[in-house]
Amino acid sequence: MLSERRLEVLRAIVHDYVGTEEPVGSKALTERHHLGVSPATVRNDMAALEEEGFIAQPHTSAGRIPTDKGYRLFVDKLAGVKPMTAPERRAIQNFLDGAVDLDDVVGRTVRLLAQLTRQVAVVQYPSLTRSTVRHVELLSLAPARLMLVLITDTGRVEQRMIDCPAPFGETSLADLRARLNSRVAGRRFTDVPQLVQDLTESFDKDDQGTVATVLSTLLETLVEETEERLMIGGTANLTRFGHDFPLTIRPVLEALEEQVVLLKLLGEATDSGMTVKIGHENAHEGLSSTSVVSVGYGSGSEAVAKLGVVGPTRMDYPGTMGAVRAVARYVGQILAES
Amino acid sequence: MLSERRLEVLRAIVHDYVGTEEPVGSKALTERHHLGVSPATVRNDMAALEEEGFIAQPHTSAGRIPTDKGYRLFVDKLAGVKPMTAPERRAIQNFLDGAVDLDDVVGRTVRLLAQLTRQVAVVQYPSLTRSTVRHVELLSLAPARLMLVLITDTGRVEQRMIDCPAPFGETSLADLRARLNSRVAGRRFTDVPQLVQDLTESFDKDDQGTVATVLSTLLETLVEETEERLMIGGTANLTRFGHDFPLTIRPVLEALEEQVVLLKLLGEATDSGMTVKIGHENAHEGLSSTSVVSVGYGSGSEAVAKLGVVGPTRMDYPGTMGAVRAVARYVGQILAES
DNA sequence: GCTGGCACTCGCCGCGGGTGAGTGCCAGGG
DNA sequence: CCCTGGCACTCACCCGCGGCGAGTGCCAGC
Repeated sequence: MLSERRLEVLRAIVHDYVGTEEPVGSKALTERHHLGVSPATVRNDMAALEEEGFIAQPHTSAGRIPTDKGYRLFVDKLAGVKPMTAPERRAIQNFLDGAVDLDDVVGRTVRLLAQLTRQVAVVQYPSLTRSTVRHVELLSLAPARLMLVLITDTGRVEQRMIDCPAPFGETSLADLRARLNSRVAGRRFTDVPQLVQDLTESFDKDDQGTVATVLSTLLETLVEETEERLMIGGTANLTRFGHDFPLTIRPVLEALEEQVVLLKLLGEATDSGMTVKIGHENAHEGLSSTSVVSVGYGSGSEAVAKLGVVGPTRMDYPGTMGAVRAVARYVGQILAES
Repeated sequence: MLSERRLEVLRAIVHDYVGTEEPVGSKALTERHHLGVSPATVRNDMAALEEEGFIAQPHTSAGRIPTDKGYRLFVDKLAGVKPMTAPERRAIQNFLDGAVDLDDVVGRTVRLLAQLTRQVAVVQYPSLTRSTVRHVELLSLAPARLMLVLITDTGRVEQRMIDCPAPFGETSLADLRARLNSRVAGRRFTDVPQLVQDLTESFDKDDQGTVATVLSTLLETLVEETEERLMIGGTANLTRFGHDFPLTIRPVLEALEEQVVLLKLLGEATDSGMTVKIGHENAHEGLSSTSVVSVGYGSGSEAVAKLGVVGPTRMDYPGTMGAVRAVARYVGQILAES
């Protein structure tokens, strides 16, 4: 096991490297942090830390930089979450409070998070999986053409066009609308299939085809929309990545455009609490030099979606984690209110 | 006026520079293009072109590169639009045909355009300004809470929550819904304010407050949604920008995140036909080393929105213009069908 | 187990010469 | 009058070199 001081040395190395972006040597360390020991001692500690794989030297006779494993230890054992200051918290709230609809909430959240962390922000739209149906509406656009509108408790609205196999009267429509809503309103998405199972049979033979089409479209929408959408922002911050960056930045931009990749990325985060994925811990290889800090957020006690930031492994973990947590909390509040 | 051959020299310079990304000299030019004259002659022509500001040398005793003015002349006089090949056209159509809804159409268009041009693609959602109302729906969510859903002929759906000043009965609701639709369905957005002007008065005193609220929300939505949304993609292509790129890429990424900037950018394009903005011709200074090729597209004969690509001034203009035009054409078709 | 001392490594920086692509100019020829 | 070949000149780029200094590992001593 590593001694207390060696952990302290690791912490100091991470701190300095994050700040300066340059390999940090033993002398500089003792000067900037009052460790109470000489450079030579620190050198021994560094040798030990390197032996264990927590730090590495880019080339012989250079300072050390933390490895992914080193950051992992730092995040798990050495770093706390730096809480936001009161003014910062107020600013967050003010910024989010003006939002007028869901798109706006998500948009503001992305911008805010990108600005606070100076990194790339990713915000998932509130998931439909755990959501409930607020209302289902059916509109007749033409004799044999309907529009299905699905409204969720998170304020999301989805619509689908439906071409009916046969004309469908206004009374039948009103009937279907009423029955559908009495069954599914307020219920969870996952329960809907069961709830509407036998609805078709109770209609006139003439209308059964249309009813079946409507129902299957509804179920389809539920499934389709469980594949989440998301919004990203702050990509300009990628330019602060490092010196070597054409090589670094390209795969990251590519990964960010693959919504599937990002969703998986966020999806891997544990449901509650914050998740930090460091470097190669990320499944996607384009992101092997980035870290992802993510957390769930939600309107109630349950998380309905996730948000997070993507930045270089060399990032200010405590600060980033603090910002992510604070933003998630306030977004949750906003959603709960609306 | 510039002689025919000098224009040919300029064309050759643009062609080679776009291909190689390196200043092009007189000898190389005569070798690659059979101009029928010697390097010395070309040098004289080059001197003249430089005199007029169409080309420049990065430093003495280096080859020439085109200036913005040079590209402008090239685009206006020397370059045609390179039409897509038949297989390419088929691929475009196939790629777009599978789209299920408006978001999907726009999403696919962005990806397609980015891939075809290997540059950053920007697609504006079909504008509501020129659109007509297909249907307005009112749903009662709670005794004093309504939801307004607006459906446009381009398949876009917008919703707004409305808190009523007083409870509003189902019959009144149905009444309002019917009267509203009979007045505005099929009409242009711009005509709506006039059409609903006197609607409030025809209702019971008790309901007038709510009706007024609904109407003002509707008008608000029309106005708000005239501010367009857009989608961008292919940002990873920015890495192919050039060598010096931390400096170049950063302001571009920033500009791309400012939707307002992009909208203005596309907005400046003339209504019909293709617009090419080169380098400093772009109002936004972050984009002073990029060119924007944009064109309107629409479901009918009228353009309802715009799309385009953003790339380095050193781009393949004929090819890019061809791709942009082709994609716009097909998107228009798709929208017209749905 | 910490410390100071010491020899060593090696990336970074600035210097200097050689190379070659490219230029401008000029005199001569169709 | 315009094009051409020739010629001297410029200057960015490449490469090798040596000095510098931060940083290291090791070791003997307290």
